[in-house]
Amino acid sequence: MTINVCRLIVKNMPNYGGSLDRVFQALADRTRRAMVQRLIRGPVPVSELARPLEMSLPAVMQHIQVLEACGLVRSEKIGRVRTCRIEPDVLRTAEDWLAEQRTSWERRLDQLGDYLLDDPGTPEQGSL
Amino acid sequence: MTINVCRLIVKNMPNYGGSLDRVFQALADRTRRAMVQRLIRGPVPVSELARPLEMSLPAVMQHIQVLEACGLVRSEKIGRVRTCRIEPDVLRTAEDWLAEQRTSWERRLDQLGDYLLDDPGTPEQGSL
DNA sequence: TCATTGGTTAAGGAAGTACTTGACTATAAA
DNA sequence: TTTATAGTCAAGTACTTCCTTAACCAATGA
Repeated sequence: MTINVCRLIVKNMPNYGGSLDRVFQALADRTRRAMVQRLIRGPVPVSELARPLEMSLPAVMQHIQVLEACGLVRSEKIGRVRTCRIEPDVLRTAEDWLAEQRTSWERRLDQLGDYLLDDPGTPEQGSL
Repeated sequence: MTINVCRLIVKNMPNYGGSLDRVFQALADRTRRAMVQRLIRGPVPVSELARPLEMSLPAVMQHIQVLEACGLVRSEKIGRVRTCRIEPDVLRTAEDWLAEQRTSWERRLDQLGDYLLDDPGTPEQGSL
């Protein structure tokens, strides 16, 4: 019997694979987060992605490669311009992991609250 | 005028500071994510946190220091045992950033859908 | 008191990251 | 055809990360 919480299958949780390593690693960099934020608004050629960033083009390309390696971004070259677009599923993988931790935490708090309400003396009381 | 989405204030978004760097960096490591997952279930002394991990104690301590440095974990030493506990707010900071990106993405998709529905010929049609 | 347990400090090393510059290729525009 | 644009490749460097071992300290417990 499996329990579904939104898009999150609870039974046999893992399956995040080593990919979480790379996604969080990718998001751990200011520049790359800025790129993600830009790409969320729509596909962008490399040169425009580079414009607001104070670094060389090769550096920008390396960031893009990191984003592509973890599946956060896909890109396609047409003529001489390479256009990048975001892949929102992977973003959601990271969000799901965090949500999972939070819900575990909240569930535990609830159980703890119940326990503290039940146990110490005062056996029959209106809940709350 | 500000719009509130859950606990997420949309106007003047940033404010995540450089802390996101450190949080995502901390979560980019398998071992540290395992620690977080363990700590979600309740406070744990260092030695127990270390037990399932195949590495030296100093290594474990260094991971704990990373988690403390970004505010994900607090610890307190009583007698000779140091007990670690999770700090869920920081976890939520990361989750919020990701949720923000996802909602931006979804909003854009909606607008794009509306645009595609309105624009091409067929001006007055039942929506859908 | 002495040994054990639980943790800490310091130093070092292998591997990885985030850049750089310089040389190069392919497309597009003049 | 020439020149500019957009991107790519390679190599090198400073810095960081993740781990190790060895020596150490301070609270317990026998």
